[in-house]
Amino acid sequence: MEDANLSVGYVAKRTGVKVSTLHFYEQKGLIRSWRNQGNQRRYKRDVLRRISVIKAAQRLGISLLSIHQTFLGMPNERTPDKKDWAQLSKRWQQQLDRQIHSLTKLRDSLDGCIGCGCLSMQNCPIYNPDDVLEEQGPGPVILDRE
Amino acid sequence: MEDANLSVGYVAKRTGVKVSTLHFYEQKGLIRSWRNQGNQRRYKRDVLRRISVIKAAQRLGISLLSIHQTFLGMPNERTPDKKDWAQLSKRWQQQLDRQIHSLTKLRDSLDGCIGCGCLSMQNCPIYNPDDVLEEQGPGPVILDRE
DNA sequence: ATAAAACCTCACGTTAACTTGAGGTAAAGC
DNA sequence: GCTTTACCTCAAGTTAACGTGAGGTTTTAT
Repeated sequence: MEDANLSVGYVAKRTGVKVSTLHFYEQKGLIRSWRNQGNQRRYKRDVLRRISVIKAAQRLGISLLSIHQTFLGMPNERTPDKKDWAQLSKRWQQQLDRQIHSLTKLRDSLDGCIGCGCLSMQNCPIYNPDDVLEEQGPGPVILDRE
Repeated sequence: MEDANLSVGYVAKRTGVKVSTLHFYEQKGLIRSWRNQGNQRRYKRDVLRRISVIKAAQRLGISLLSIHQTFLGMPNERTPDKKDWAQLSKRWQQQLDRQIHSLTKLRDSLDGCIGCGCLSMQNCPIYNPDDVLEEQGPGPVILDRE
């Protein structure tokens, strides 16, 4: 009963993502389905959780690729349980911690940095940060969408 | 002397960005230049500061579009001074504050959220955050690049 | 004076995470 | 039984922020 076969439309409605997104996720190996007689996708109920985890992770800024990697470390056949998800939670939480730390340092540097005239390519602590952000590469971190 | 004409190659070397990036920024209206006899770009020295500010802002996760908007509010003809840059600094710092606040709430929600089994589309505080992140839209915030 | 380095424009390529559309099949409602 | 939804595949389009390469000109160095 719990593994009832859900249609793609139902899953889309329940999770708030588009059908095309589900196709896309499947193609990327993030979710799985089987087909019914008429070649239509059917899902196990745990796909809902899976998708919500994907969405949660995306909110944390984790890429689909990275999510996929993480999922690979999870039980492939067995439906993942609380403990499995909790591990992901912990991992991503640590990443958040680092992110917060970096941004805080950045904010504190910013205080007076541009204003004080130090903003040159050579020695500005913002342009040349010495903390975690460096390791993360020059990736964008969206703050606003004006 | 201070407004000496700098070549695109020099500016590229000094700022660490590629020549094509400077072309791109100019096309986007982020920087300006004039041409010499042979149709080659020349820059005022303050383009260096401008580019470092762009790069700093990008580290903060601000999009070029948003940077452009912000630049529009700056003195167009007069070379911007410390005070002008300091205003930008303040503005972006406030955005950082909000970002940090959001991430902190997110991290705290995450603590136990997935593990406790509440992660459903309807009531998970991560999937349905009630704070600033909501306003920011469903934008990615890159954490890692595995 | 000539070769090498720097510069120019313009068009197309790149990545992520999707969305849209065309052309056709299956399932559901009445 | 017929029509409307729902679903299928596959190709191509979208956005941001550039990078790449071709084909040609200008500057600089020797």
